Amino acid sequence: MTETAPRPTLEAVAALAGVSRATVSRVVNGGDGVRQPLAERVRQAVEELGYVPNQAARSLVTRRHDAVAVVVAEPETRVFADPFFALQLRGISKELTAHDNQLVLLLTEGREDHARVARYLAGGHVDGALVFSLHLDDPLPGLIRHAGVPTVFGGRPGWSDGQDGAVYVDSDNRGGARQAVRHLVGLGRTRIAHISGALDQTSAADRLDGFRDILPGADPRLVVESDFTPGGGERAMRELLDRCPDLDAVFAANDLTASGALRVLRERGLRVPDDVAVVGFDDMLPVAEQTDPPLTTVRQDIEGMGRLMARLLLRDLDRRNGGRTAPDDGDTPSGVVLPTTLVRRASA
Amino acid sequence: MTETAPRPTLEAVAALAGVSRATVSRVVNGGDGVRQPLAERVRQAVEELGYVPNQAARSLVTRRHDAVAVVVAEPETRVFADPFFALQLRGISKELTAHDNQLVLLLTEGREDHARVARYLAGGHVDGALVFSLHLDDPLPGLIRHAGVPTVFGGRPGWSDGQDGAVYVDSDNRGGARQAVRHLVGLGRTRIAHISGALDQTSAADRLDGFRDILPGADPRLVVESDFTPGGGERAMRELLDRCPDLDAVFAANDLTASGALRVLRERGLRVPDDVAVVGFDDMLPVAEQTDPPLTTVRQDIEGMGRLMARLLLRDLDRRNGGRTAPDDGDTPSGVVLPTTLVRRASA
DNA sequence: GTGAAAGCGCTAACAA
DNA sequence: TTGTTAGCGCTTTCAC
Repeated sequence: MTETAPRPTLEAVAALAGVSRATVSRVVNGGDGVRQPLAERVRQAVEELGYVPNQAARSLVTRRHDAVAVVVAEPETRVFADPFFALQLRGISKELTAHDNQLVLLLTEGREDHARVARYLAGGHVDGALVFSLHLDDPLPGLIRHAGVPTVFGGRPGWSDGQDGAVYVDSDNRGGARQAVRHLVGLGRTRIAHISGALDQTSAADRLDGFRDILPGADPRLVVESDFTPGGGERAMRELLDRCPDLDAVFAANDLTASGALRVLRERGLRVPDDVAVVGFDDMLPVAEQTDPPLTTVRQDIEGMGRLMARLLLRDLDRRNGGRTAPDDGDTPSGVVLPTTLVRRASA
Repeated sequence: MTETAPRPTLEAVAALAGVSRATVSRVVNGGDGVRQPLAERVRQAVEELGYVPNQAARSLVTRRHDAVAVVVAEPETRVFADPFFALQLRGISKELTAHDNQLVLLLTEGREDHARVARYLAGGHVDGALVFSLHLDDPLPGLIRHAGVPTVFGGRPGWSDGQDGAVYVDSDNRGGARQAVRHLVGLGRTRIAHISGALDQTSAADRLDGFRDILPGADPRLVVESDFTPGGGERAMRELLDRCPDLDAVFAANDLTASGALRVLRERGLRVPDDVAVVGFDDMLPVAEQTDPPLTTVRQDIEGMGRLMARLLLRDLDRRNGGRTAPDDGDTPSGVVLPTTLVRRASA
């Protein structure tokens, strides 16, 4: 198309307004300590020239970028099969936008990407990072901490080494599971099964723990590990029915799993909830509302988690940047856990 | 945590290697015209110091950022309810990563965000933009073109003004619709209905056009506009059945819509495909494979679209940047349309 | 092939 | 309150 028009500089604005560059700079950055009329003249010049500050030049001196990286470490396609991640991203985006920060998205598919991400983070392109690391053995969190970038994790990180003070935001997976199971118990169910998620993810492990909190003496055959997918839910449900034909309730690790379980129950001629009550987790609307029957499930505020992650990170960045608070006043929570609520529909 | 360690500069590397900054710069950027032994010495110094170039300083002089914005203009939550967008993002990310470009994600929720996005794009923070603008009346594409940033659109833009040479990547919505309807015709169906998507989106309009290509004389009562959602599909299906109880096939604008339609058909005691054959669009696996019966549908390569968008943009950027090709050799396609394929399952 | 020097556009002391 | 000045870390002519 047309030649890229050379963008006006501070210099140009200063010339037009008849002031020094410093003054223009002051006005552009909030305008403290510049007398009204002068400031007004500058603003008009800015307007007239369509001046937009050059971020690179600014970053060079301030060492700030007003940009945050969002790192999604997920080798599996699965993240993309459910809206979970997208919702979280949305929450993050809203919060960052509200504070004039940009969102740099770093998707990783495997080991080879880790080095790239680590390099990028260490390269000081962004002020901080929001990291989703869902697996226990993921080396990425370690690399990132090593890179020395302020970071907030999404979901409780499952490190074997000391989880010393890593900041994270998570849903109350354990508490939510307890709510679900307690509900089933309240319904009078006595043979309650659990289809867990992949246990190398803390969310799955925590939900299983919640299940056990309420039913410490549960028949071990009533628990089967699955993988958070509908297909996995089907397989698990079949196995459970083969092992314990007398079960009268199922708590599934998420809604997708529950939908698979429902299909198998119907296929076997079992009525839900009459014969078997089913509770899911997530309250993923497109799923939970569309199953037959609609799913009773545990709702978590996914978008809220994203927003909170961003908020915690920005707060931390502010503080480091000559914030008014003491350098480290200890009020940085190392983990924030958001509450869940049980949503009753027809399946239990 | 610890004080941010001051990162080594070119200067430091130069000193350690006993050469000038210029030489280090040359080595770091490909190393043309530097003698082997010297280059090796520099590389060792880089390694030893853990030197990473300061991107801000570099951008300041090169006016390149190696970053691309992805703008998602979608006021509705709907984008997030299906994996469509996530898959496309994934394709984009892969391609950008392969070319050492960063992905800056710009999500917009409404009018007020438009100005922000336009400002950001005009601010020269990124080298180009990939824009998803799904609605006919969306003002964003105009703003963006005005910002003068190289741009590739996702989906055929639906401007009323001249679509002069806007580069875009789209699926062959019209052709795919034809495949679907032709398939139903081939099945011997004679009363074929269409549940369209929201017609202010080009994809919906194009699919309807494809339907009409094959059935130019279709009973107008057999076409009803919907909104790409399962709930919308249910409502549309009910209306269709009320209007034309004798219909024997439905082509739904996407899989989500089809899933809603299937539910209504079952509820009305109609067998699929015996009484009514159903075809969807997208081949969104978590949906298409899990419906009862599994959905015959039109597959589009969503990730491929994303990848192609990124590739076209990067190619354009390269060319502008002293590329070896002539300034504008006219081989920039203004629209690239990817083929679709019919996937047969049980529903038709 | 290598080095010296001049900026890229901006902010932040410091003076005035 | 405003202006002057010195860089931020890098690339890139231009001499050597």
